[in-house]
Amino acid sequence: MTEVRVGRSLLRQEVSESIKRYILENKLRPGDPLPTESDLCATLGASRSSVREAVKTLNALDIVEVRHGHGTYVGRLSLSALVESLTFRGLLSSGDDFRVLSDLVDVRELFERGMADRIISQLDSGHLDTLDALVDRMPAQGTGDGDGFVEVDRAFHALLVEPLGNELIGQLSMAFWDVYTIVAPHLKVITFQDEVDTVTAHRNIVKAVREGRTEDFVKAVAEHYAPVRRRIAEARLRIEPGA
Amino acid sequence: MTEVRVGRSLLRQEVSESIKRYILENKLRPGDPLPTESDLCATLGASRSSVREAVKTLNALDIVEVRHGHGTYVGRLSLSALVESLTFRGLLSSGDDFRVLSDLVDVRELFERGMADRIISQLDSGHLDTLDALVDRMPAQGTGDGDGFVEVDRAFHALLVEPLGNELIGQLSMAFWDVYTIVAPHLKVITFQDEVDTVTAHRNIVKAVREGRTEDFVKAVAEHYAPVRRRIAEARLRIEPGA
DNA sequence: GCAAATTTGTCCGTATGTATC
DNA sequence: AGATACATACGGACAAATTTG
Repeated sequence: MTEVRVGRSLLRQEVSESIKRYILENKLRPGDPLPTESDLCATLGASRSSVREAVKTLNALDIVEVRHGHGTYVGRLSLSALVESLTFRGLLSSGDDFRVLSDLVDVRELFERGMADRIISQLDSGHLDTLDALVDRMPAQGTGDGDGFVEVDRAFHALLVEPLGNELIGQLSMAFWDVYTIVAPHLKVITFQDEVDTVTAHRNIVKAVREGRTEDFVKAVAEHYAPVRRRIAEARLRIEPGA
Repeated sequence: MTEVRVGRSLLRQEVSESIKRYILENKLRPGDPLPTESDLCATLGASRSSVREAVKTLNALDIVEVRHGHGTYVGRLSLSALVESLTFRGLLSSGDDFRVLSDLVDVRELFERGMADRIISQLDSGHLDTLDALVDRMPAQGTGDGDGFVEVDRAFHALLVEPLGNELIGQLSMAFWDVYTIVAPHLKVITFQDEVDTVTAHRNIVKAVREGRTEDFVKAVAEHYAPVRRRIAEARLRIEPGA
């Protein structure tokens, strides 16, 4: 019998729980400093290895942030873990089946459909003008697949949900967008017509919001994802022409 | 100069990337075995500490799963990281502000609103009967706050989205449900009337689906979350009676 | 049921890289 | 530049869990 007793749990799990409890009980905020590794070892009675592994676990969840040679701090609590997790799942499935990517597009559309009413009621003309300006910048990026397009597209969708005043919705929306953007390039072959249709869809989205027509908004969103769905279907056929 | 050179990146990051690349290139699936720690050390030229920390990072994202004394395997790629991350954020905010919980309820309702049409068109009478049976079991769990309620509630919402045939939607839905269930108890004071209203709302949701009325579905979902919102507002007042 | 082999969990000591003052 | 504080990385040793003969 080494000491009290570990029950059945792993030490680094307990350390991880202790660190989280420490943050909660002291009501720390993102950026606030945490004890050093040595302090944690002494306080929690664990070796550096266990403490470090626990910290790395929390780091992956963005609950703590580690700065080399500086210290350990409370993390930003972003959704980076969701992005990394979903991205890997998407990449792993894109080899044989594009099911995950297809599901993800469904979720994005579902999400925006659900926001239709609130977006229409809460966006003012200032927001709409900014959205129009973003759309104007979309096709001008070059002959086609300039990576400036994706940045403008991201800004568009971010601004679309920003006025909802719900930080979580914005973060989830951007997380889904990020995952899609990382996984989708494996679809290859994005035609010029696709881009034109996409720009038109964005313009129709703004138009529908400006006119306060929920049905048009939903329709424009559906048209926004139509070329994406078509590319996924084509990629699926390329891989298993059977079914 | 020890060897080639690490450039500027962290070694465990590179190890982490290598493990992910290994899974992707070999098209491994959840449950498939990965090389042992010793093998990874030899193959990647890193110490056991670095390999272990990298594995722990991937473990937190459910990309790998580690079984003590058995081996390391490809993880289930679930959304457990999202649950843990969002849960912690919610717990951290419940001390002063219930903003995160409020946002989360918004997201859940938004999500179910967006699914309205598809749920109505794709649920058959068999699903509806099962949903009704679940609702019947809801109030019978005891005098009130029996934890059997939450299990039935979870099953209800799981079954509601299951027929959509989109695994990601189901997992996200359950992830949001899990986070809410863990964070919400901090609201305290759940009245008997709240439970009655909640059961009624569930019944109205099924009724709306059965009758194919989207508006009624959306209304029933809103009523489902009404008592929750009220409790959040009350908790907020308890903490800062000023604003 | 026991014992050996394999694999992960934990600990310690040491050296190095990085940031701050 | 030097000193200090901190995280990063290494290697070896032993403990604990699991499987297999």
